[in-house]
Amino acid sequence: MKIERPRGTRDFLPDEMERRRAIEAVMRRIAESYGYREIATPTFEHLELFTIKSGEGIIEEMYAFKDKGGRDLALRPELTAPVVRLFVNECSVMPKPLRFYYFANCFRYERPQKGRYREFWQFGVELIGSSSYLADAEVITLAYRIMEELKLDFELHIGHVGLLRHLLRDVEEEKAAIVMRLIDKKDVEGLIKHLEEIKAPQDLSEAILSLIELSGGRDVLKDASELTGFDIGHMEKLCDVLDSMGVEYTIDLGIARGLDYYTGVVFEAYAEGLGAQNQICGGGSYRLAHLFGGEDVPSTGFALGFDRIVEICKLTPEEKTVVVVANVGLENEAFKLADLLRRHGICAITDVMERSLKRQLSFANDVNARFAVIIGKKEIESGRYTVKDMASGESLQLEFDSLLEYLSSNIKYKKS
RNA sequence: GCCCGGAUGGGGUAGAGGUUAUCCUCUGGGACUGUGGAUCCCAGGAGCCGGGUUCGAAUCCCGGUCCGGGCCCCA
Repeated sequence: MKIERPRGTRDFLPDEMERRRAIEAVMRRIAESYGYREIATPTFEHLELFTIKSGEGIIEEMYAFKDKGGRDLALRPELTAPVVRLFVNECSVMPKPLRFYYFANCFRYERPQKGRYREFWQFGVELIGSSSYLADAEVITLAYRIMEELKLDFELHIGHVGLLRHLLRDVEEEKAAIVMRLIDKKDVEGLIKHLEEIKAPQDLSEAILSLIELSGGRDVLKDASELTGFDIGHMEKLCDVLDSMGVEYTIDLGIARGLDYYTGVVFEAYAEGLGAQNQICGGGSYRLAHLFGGEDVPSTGFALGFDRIVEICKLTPEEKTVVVVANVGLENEAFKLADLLRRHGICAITDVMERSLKRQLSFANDVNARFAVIIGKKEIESGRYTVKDMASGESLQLEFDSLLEYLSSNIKYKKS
């Protein structure tokens, strides 16, 4: 019986991997240009890391298990909590701010559908140590530049959960969390019902319902301020920076985020063409470190839904140039020549099927080789290799140095 | 966890309760041991799994698995 892939997982063939790597390279390049450096955390962690403050929704959707020592573990469902744990464990005395980025697979036990898999990849950054509007500005700009560079058709929404939390300051934490959850779901009916159930004062309910409707240009901030009495200076300054950087956005005070740990500015980006799963980026500022035994350090970050972005990104990687070294009864010589070419940065393929020259050239054609170098008795005797341009069909006789120069000048090097 | 629709060689498909399951593509070899893309020949390879109905099931029924879409949820 054939063994199938587990549900919600995927295999990636070379063409797709090249696309994925090209997109990943753009993300890395831009993050690194902002001074962010890569980190990695374990694929599994103690279950507790994710249950402390990630919200109740997360628990049912995790790949959780007991190891042979009876420990409760879970495959990471996201990376913010692991990164903060790493920070608390290893980096709490490093000079702040810290700029980290990651690219890693995550796991969630959910019903797969378009743009949603049980194993998926996230690219994200965390800027640890600052609560300034400048931290929000940097992180949002970084996310924006990546999506822009990838030529995505997206819409960026920015909000601030501080306003909602301010309104809900006298409501019990558990009840407030449910309110936030309903707002995140955009379930207004459910929200009204819940507000009635918890006997929220009339003016509070009205303020919440009006606030989450506020969406548009930055002028809605003033309305929000009047509505909540919350100081929106942070948001105003953030908008000033973003405007000056040419970052386009919509202020949306109905963003609540599914995770319970966000405390300040929050943002999301949506794209077309993904069906129900249209969110490609989510982030904001949060305070998590104190929950994992560290100091109370403010942080800001975001995660990009890598697989969703791959699905809609039209970027195509440059094709790698391949040279086939074909031989006529001189396999050994072909191996040696190919080896030399490779040392000079050329991708060279030799026959390993013991095929005829004809078949070797046919294979060169199949793999889209740009050139075929032929090596046989004649070439060894004359000291000149035959090079065939597979597109034109023409061939030349060249000594090794000129061959190298000829190939190099016609080959597009793959940027990495 | 729920709802809808699917599943036939590696990929794309045809058929439909009854001999050896159709075609295209593909893969390996050959015609053709110093020159690829064309053509021809040979070979290879399939009805998701399990149960039921039936003399007989790839086909009908049930359950499961996986895929696509949606709900829920979304970190």
